[in-house]
Amino acid sequence: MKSGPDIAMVASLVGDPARANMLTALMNGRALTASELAQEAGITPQTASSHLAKLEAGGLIEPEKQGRHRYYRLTDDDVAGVLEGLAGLAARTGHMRVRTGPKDPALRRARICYDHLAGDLGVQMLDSLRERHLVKQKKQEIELTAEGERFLAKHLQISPDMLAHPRRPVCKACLDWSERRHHLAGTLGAAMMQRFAELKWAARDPTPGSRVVNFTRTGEKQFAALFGNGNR
Amino acid sequence: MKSGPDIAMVASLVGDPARANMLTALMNGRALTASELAQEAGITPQTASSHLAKLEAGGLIEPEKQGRHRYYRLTDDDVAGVLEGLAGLAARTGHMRVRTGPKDPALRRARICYDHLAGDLGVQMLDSLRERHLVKQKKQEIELTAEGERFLAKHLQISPDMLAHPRRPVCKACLDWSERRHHLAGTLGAAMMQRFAELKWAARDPTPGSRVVNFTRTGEKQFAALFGNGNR
DNA sequence: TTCATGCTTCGATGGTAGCCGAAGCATTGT
DNA sequence: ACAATGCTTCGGCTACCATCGAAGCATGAA
Repeated sequence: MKSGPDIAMVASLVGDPARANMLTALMNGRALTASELAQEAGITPQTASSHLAKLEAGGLIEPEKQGRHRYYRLTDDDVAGVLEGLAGLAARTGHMRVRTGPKDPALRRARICYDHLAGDLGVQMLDSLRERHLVKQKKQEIELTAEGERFLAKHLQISPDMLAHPRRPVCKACLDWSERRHHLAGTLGAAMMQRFAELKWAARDPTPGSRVVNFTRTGEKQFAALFGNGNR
Repeated sequence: MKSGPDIAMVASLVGDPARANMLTALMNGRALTASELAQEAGITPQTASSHLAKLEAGGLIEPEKQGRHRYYRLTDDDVAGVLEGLAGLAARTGHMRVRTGPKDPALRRARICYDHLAGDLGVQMLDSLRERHLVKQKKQEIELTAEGERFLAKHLQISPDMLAHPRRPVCKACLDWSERRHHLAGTLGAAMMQRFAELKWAARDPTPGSRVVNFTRTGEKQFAALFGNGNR
């Protein structure tokens, strides 16, 4: 008797308060771990696991494994758009919910992730590379373009043959824990970080065990000139 | 800990299959009675009543009383937009649902509603008047403009003083059961129907009890010339 | 290897909400 | 005034599903 998309199926996924809280937490575009989402929703990890499995089956979120963590993000901005729409409908009948912020701003701004740059600046760099078509990203896969090679040679004196490695990719997307978006890993990510250090643009914080990366004044300027918002 | 719109509240409304079927049935912009919606959802009237009350409380639908019927429509196209979005999300994960049509085409085309014209032509007439700014409609309220008065005097020899009545409005929106959209009621609606009969444009079907209105060939032409799609 | 952490599966429980029968109001027609 | 229709309210039943404790895997660290 009926045909057409089954909206009840997907709406009921959003209809549960716990799942709705998770989805709302993911609305900023960042990825969150299962535990974080559980906390966000105020439920135990096992319950959260069940919810996350359903959301994934419904195509609303996508998982990304990272070590023993499992990061989840909204599948795409179509999903975000629908959630936004639902929020709009809810708002006008008068039903409301903000988030709080963490700590250590320096660490969130720039830090070492193994051997490459992470944090706000790391994410910003990859964003810039991607939007200027110096790299092409499909999901997890990142590839350096011909323009990208020229750019690296010209501005950072990095040549393709410096990046070759038997068991490590040149480019790789790495999920950033503070920004919860991707930054650039792989041999290129490492080479660029190394170059930043050689050029005295940035240096790892001397405090033992610290992962903070401190940019110099000139380094900050140069970095912004190459990867700042102005170039986007 | 949380603030912002409570999307779960509204999503759960759509999340129930019965309610989702009702909402989907309303997606074509028409209004449907409670019983029809019950049938559409495959549930009894009492259950439907409960669902409709919830949808109304959630601001997704709005009722309109018409005699002993109670017509429901979607509140606005924001609601329709969100439903559309949900359908999009559902479609791409592969979950599907069409509607069937009723009977008696003559009755659906033109009929008497108390003393004024209803059916396809009735709705078409009000649409035309509204779009040419001969009347102004806000929700249920309809008002005749100065242009409208000139139009009526010129083409139908109807003057404002003919329309005055102590206990009845000049213009009124009346919900059409076949088109499920508004047609024109009130003293103006009655006067226009009367004029159509006097001009031999149309006459009530002679069959006892029939509400069908038959248009003559010339009447059809004249009507189309005044209120046809060409004027929109 | 052993331990710790993060996540998932299983099983049992409980609350919630959809559902319908019966009865009650409202409106219309005769 | 009476009957018929359309809708709503009430009460009780049932089924589903969110929730959590406990145990099982997987990954990474020591």
